[in-house]
Amino acid sequence: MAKLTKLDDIVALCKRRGFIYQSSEIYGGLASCYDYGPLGAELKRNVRNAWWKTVVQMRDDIVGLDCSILMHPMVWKASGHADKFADLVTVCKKCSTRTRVDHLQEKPGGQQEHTEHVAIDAEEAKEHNLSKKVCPSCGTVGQFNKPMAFKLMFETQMGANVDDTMTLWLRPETAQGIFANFRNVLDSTRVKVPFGIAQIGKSFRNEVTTKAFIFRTREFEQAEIEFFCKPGTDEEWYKHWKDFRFNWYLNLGMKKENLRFRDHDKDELAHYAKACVDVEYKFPFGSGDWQELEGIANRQDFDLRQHQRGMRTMNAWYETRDVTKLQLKDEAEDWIKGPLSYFDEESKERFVPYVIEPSAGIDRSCLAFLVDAYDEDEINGEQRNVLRFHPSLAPIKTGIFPLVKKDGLPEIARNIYDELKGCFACFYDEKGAVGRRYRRQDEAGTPCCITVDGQSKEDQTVTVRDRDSLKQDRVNTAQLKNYLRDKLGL
RNA sequence: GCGGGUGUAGCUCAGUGGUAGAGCGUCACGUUGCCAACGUGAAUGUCGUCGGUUCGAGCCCGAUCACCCGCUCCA
Repeated sequence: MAKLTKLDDIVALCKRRGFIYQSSEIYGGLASCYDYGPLGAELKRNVRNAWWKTVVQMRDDIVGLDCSILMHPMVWKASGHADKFADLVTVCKKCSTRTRVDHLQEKPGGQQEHTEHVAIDAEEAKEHNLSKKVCPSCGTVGQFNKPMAFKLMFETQMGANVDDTMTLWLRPETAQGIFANFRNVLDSTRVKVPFGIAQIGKSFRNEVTTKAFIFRTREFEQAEIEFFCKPGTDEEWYKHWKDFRFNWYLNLGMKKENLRFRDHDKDELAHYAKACVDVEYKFPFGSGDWQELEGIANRQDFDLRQHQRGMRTMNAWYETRDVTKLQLKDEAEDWIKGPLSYFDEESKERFVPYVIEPSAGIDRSCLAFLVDAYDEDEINGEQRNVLRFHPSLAPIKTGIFPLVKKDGLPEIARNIYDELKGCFACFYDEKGAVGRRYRRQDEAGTPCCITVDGQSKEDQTVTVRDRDSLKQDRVNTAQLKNYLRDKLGL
């Protein structure tokens, strides 16, 4: 089976076939940034489309959304990112290794200090006793500089004049755009709880460490759903989404033995999460192999209630226009009737919905699909590289070839190509031996290839060769479109 | 960020101070009637980048950038 055992093999394959290149390569590259080449762009779009089709188009309880990346700073104040989305790090005086404070331990596997995503200003000011902590790199005890906050959001400026420029952040997650539009969607679409809002888009996090190819990058693409439901039904929906999302990967051909769930421990959960599970894929690289593709969390009513607090804080915002200088107002006593609450006509109850959040990484999924599809086999003693993509993910759906470049075969093949390219991503090729053309398409993951031969001139049939079985069917050209639709399930 | 490793043609890599190489791939022409065939020919290099040593640097030295492995982390 697949012999991609090292990340290097995957990187080489991606580059060789035009799936993924390093960003700005002609200038020596830019750390943690990657570009999708011709085949990669198709694959990525197919992954996006497959997700959208499954969670939006095929469901009647989810609607789509496409928010701007730049949002009002108060969004990040209310969500907690502005104050808490940072890691407290310290530097060892001996070996200058940088370590997160909450990862430092005292001698015998001792207690850890939990400082992840805490109020950074307060934490930074606070006295941290690191005198007994051990540097994980050199083993020196208690020799650390004062902890510093490492902020994970990218800053940028908006506005033409220095006077009225405003500091904004590039969104670190797409989810907040959904919460911020919860009211809009309710008021404009006739949706009723339970329902969800789905979005695909870029997010940005200035990670301390990147590495591992496109697995962790500072710019990445998320596919997120916020599914709003009535408190008390949340556990049921959590389970629903867990299964639903796991099956999505399986239905797109991912091998079951390479997928698993990993439940978060209680102490691993964010304070607002009631439960969280990761869908993990067994990548052939890195430590521990299993790496997260998607997280599914029960966030309860935390986010909507936070934004209700944010909306109450706007007077303070107008005074300073600086979220670092203001405090979020306390919750109203009747927060349950607040602007982001929902009135259920059936039960005549008003409540702030609970939220189940399935949050997937598009880039990670692309990589997993790519790795999972890769295979090497043997045909008549010759080795073959093949990507066994599910037809809906395959960058090219069919290759169209004249068997030889003469006797009018190219003209017939061209006509077929022109006929089909409006329906499927096709690739026309008339150069060299047909066997070579088949193999090239195998390596791109094309599920089938159409070949025009001498018989085609007599009876208007062509052969359709299957990528995996190598078997050929003879199909009348008039039936070709339907045949392919059927075969590819498109 | 730390430790270790790597960087030469599109890819895989050889090249240990004296003219920049191979295999595969790509392209052209011929041949070829179903699975990487064959023949002939061709194109392709800031030797990651910048600086230093030297008569001379892909090779030695320094810095820097990027990637990989480990520590770590997460969508």
